[in-house]
Amino acid sequence: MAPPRRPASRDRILEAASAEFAARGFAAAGVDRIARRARVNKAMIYYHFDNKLALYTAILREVYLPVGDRVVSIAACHVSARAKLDGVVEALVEATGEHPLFLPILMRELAEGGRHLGQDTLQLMGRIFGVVSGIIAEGVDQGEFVPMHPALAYFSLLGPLVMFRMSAPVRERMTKLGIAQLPDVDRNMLVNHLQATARRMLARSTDVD
Amino acid sequence: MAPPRRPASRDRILEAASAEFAARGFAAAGVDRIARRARVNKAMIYYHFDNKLALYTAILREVYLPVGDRVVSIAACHVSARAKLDGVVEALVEATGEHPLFLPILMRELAEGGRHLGQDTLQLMGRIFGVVSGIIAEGVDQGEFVPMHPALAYFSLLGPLVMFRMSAPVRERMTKLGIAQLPDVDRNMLVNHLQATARRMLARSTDVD
DNA sequence: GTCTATACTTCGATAGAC
DNA sequence: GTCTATCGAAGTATAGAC
Repeated sequence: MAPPRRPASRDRILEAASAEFAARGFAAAGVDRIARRARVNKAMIYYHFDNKLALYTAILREVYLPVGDRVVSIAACHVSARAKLDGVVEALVEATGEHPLFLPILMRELAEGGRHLGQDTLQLMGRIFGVVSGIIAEGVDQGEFVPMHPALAYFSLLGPLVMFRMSAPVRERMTKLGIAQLPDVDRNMLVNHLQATARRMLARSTDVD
Repeated sequence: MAPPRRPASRDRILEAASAEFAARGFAAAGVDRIARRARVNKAMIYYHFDNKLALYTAILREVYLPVGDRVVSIAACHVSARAKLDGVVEALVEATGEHPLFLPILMRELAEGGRHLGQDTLQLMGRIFGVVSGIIAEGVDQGEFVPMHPALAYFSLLGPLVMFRMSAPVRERMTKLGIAQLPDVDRNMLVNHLQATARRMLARSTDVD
């Protein structure tokens, strides 16, 4: 079965628009600039998409949908809650590594209160949050995890990853200027650190509190 | 002694500009809009500041300077590294609560790689990072903390706070739409959670790894 | 599907009167 | 210190030919 015919120009527009929205934000992103980057005429964009907001929404959907699917499939495994959480963390590291433009877009969106998020996009975001909350609740039921506010837990998982990735260019400049000396961090170090931090945060008991 | 005379219009501009940069980002922020918000003529802005970037830099300085001072004074206390870290966490919760416009501005700035950060601003940011790293190193020396990459540790402290605060409007919309049911989190819950998570992350030994 | 041309708006920044 | 008026560039979006 042949896949549905999707014109190459549409994909080029989506890619160019991701870069533009990531680099400059929704309001400052230029349809002209997107067109130039995609090697397409500006009118072409308005042929494929209703307006700038519809284009933006399409981009978010194309990232959230597959990541959500991946997380759902991890949660369906027959393993401990702890192992599921490790899997989710690794999947998020992977996803943010594969789509480096996504975090900048997301953080800008949060910065303006999610003004450009439609109800459908919120559902997509909420699904991932719901899966992670479910894994934690499962761990609590099985005596593995300590009960915890779902939003605090979720953003304590995500926050370190997001901030570390987003700060990369600034860290690099600081290192070059001699303001800080920072050893490199490879993917495995990052995954291990995030997994260990999450496990410690949720552990039922420790000797430090 | 009388404080140095600073015209009221300059402060109104700084305040209005913070709101505008937070809500729309640097490139999309309008000098016209800032002027309207500050109840000042646009030419007034160019009288007080060289250009849009100089205005932006002034705003960042006015936040980073006092927060940096506060963190430095906490690090100078004669208490354990653990207590210092608790103090820093509380100070950061306090600062982000007092200046709700600061995090949006910072996150947008990181999203574009710190393009608008001059060397002086980087120094201001690096000072806070350096102080926290110093506290952690001190804790390691005293056998309280486990050694850890400074950037991973720092952003694991900051990340949860940043993400939790930034996501507030989206969480609220999700709750209203029934996508998630999230109990309220007051300041003390937030501080306690962040302190406990930091302590667990840095604890020399636990039974979960 | 792809183009040119253009209508209309808003932008950052400046000149110059008071 | 504060204003009006304005310039030139760039913005979103559309009309209409091919």
